[in-house]
Amino acid sequence: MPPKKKRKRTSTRVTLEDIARYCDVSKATVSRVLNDHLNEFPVSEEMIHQVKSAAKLLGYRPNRLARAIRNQRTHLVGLSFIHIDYKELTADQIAYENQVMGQFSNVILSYPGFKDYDLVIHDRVESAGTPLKESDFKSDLLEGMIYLTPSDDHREFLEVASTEFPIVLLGQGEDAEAKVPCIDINNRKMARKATEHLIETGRKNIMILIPEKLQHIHCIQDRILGYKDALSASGLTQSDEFIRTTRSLKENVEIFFSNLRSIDEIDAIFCPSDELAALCIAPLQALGKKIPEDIALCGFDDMPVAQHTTPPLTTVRRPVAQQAHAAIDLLLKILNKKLPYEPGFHEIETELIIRESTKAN
Amino acid sequence: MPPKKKRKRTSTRVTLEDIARYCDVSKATVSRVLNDHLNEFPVSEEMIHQVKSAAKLLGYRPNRLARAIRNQRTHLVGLSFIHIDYKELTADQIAYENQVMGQFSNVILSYPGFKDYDLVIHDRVESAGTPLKESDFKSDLLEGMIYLTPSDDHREFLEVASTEFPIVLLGQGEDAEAKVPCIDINNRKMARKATEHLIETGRKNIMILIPEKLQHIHCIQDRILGYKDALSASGLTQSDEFIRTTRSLKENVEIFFSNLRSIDEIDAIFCPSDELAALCIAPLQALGKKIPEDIALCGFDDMPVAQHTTPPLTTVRRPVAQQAHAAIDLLLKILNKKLPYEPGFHEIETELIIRESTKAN
DNA sequence: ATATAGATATAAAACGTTTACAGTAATTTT
DNA sequence: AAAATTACTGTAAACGTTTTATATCTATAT
Repeated sequence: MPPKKKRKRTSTRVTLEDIARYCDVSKATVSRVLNDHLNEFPVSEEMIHQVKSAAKLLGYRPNRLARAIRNQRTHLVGLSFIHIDYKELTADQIAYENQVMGQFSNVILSYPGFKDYDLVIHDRVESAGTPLKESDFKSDLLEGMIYLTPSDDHREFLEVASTEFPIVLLGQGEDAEAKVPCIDINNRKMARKATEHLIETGRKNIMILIPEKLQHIHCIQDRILGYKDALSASGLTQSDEFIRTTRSLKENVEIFFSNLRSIDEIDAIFCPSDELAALCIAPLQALGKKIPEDIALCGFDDMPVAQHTTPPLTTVRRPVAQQAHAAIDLLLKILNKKLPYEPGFHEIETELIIRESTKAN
Repeated sequence: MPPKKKRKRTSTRVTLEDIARYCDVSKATVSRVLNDHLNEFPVSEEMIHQVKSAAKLLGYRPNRLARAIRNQRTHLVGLSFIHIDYKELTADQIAYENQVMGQFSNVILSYPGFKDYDLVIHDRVESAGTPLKESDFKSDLLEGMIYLTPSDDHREFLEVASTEFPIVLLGQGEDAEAKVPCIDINNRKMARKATEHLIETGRKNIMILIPEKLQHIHCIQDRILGYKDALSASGLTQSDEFIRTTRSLKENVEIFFSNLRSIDEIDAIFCPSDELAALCIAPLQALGKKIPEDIALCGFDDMPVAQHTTPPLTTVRRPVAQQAHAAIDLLLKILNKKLPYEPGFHEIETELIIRESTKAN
């Protein structure tokens, strides 16, 4: 036989039911008054007043979870970004990683339409071949997601996940096969432009130096292609000796340059990451190389650091704010059914910013 | 009369009930198998296998909302930080604001014990006298919160909010009246140390230059006190003329210095913020002042930029990683009842980092 | 007198879990 | 052989909402 005994409420919080009991009406009426559904379900003036003041008196606050489970809308949006190799980093290094993600969240949070939402941030610890993780779907917690800097390994995950909820991609580049909408600058075109600028200022032996942990990322791949495009178009010889990789850590960069045999051949370095470019300056100077006289240096992203180095870095501007803005705008429109959820590439225009580090001799 | 008709399910997702029906058992049994409550409620081997494979077959994923509402645990933690004056900032300026918050979130997300939680970030748009906002409580969404850089105006809010859920404070300083636990460096002591260092290197007319938007923040207040402590202890004259405020924007800093009448009197500037200190360099040099020969410059926080300026900045290290680590560790222990929730100040030791910008003549 | 419409209100179903309470059959203990 | 224990399973209550389906009353139109 089933238990017939009514169990007691254990929670102490103020609920709709408390207000209903207090006013001697039903929960339905209370809900309608408090949600202003009075057009469809008229309620008498007197009742409205009574319910509202009871709510205030009792200190009622709606429970978002209950609301979410009933309405199938959590008003939570995810921001996912890449994070690699925790185990090999010190806590301090972790802290100063991934500045970009903070920049994005600043913009998203300040976006007026976002005021009804909250942002859940999520870092993906990735390595090549990481299988889909169940938790990546966040188990119905999120209504949608902004996904930063995917690598090629994510294609499968993104395809599956994007059937569950809308995902807006940033840093995928123009990818014909992508199943999700993407917002980005044209990395390949701009990397080509940057390299061409180096060529125009008289450099002929241009190395590209890639941050190791980002080498699999889509946008970095595109930047490498842009570099190659420029060399081919100018008829300059390409050599694998000039396509190199290092970790974005002070020690590693120092070691890299002190071991670099071709150091005296090269007259320019294109670093598709300002952070790495900034780290190159000191080791190069320590080897007696003047920037830009002996070796020109060009970064990418126009991070704050690019203005503060000596000499300041030539770089390609990545309009973070504009990109984040476009991304959250698109996602919110999709969530609110103002726009369909469909793949497509939304290009953001940008520019090469020429500073001292590539000045012609 | 009430409606007696059984309504149809509208949702299409796979639930416990689906598995139960598939295996011809009760939801209770399914739940027990999937949550490994098999010690208290033994289930036959055969059934366990059946349920588990059905779950996999049907593609079941537990719904966190339902779980949360039932268990009264959301596994969501908030990170709240200050953000001021949106309306007066461009989108780009917003993006580059508040780097600290990104640093904290990096550390929190990488904290091993945090893997079962998610992080909701929340920026408080504040001005003096902002009343408590209901949304600040996040309506039962959060289990606890880490609250960065409160100003004095928050005392009331924090006292109310902290009765609802645990809050760990960062940047409050050692505040006897605080009702919530706080983790911080000793801002006053370290600001004094920094100022004393300037005095020891022969500087006598030391200005303190405060970032306008942070002037109400607790830790900045403490740093000002530390500056005054040092002056008093050394018998140097204090003048309001030497306690100045400016906005942390390039243009504002330029204007500030070009209007500064006492520019030729001062021989040192203490900026209790590296970001502002970095912005001072160019305008000072433009006025023909050499750093550190004519004017010594000292920052605070040891942000990444402090190493990249020319000359590199003397500053007080704020061990972000250590602080964030301590904060999330404490909060998680409180949430899991390993530690009581009680006020208290947890001091983090730190050090003065001497670089070129304050070298003695 | 009898539909028709509008205003006001309610009971209970759903959302998807977990668990308190209950039961039954097989096995062991007394 | 009765009693107690063990092994397994089930029912429905609870979490706090929103909404569907229904009901009642009053006023107006046929």
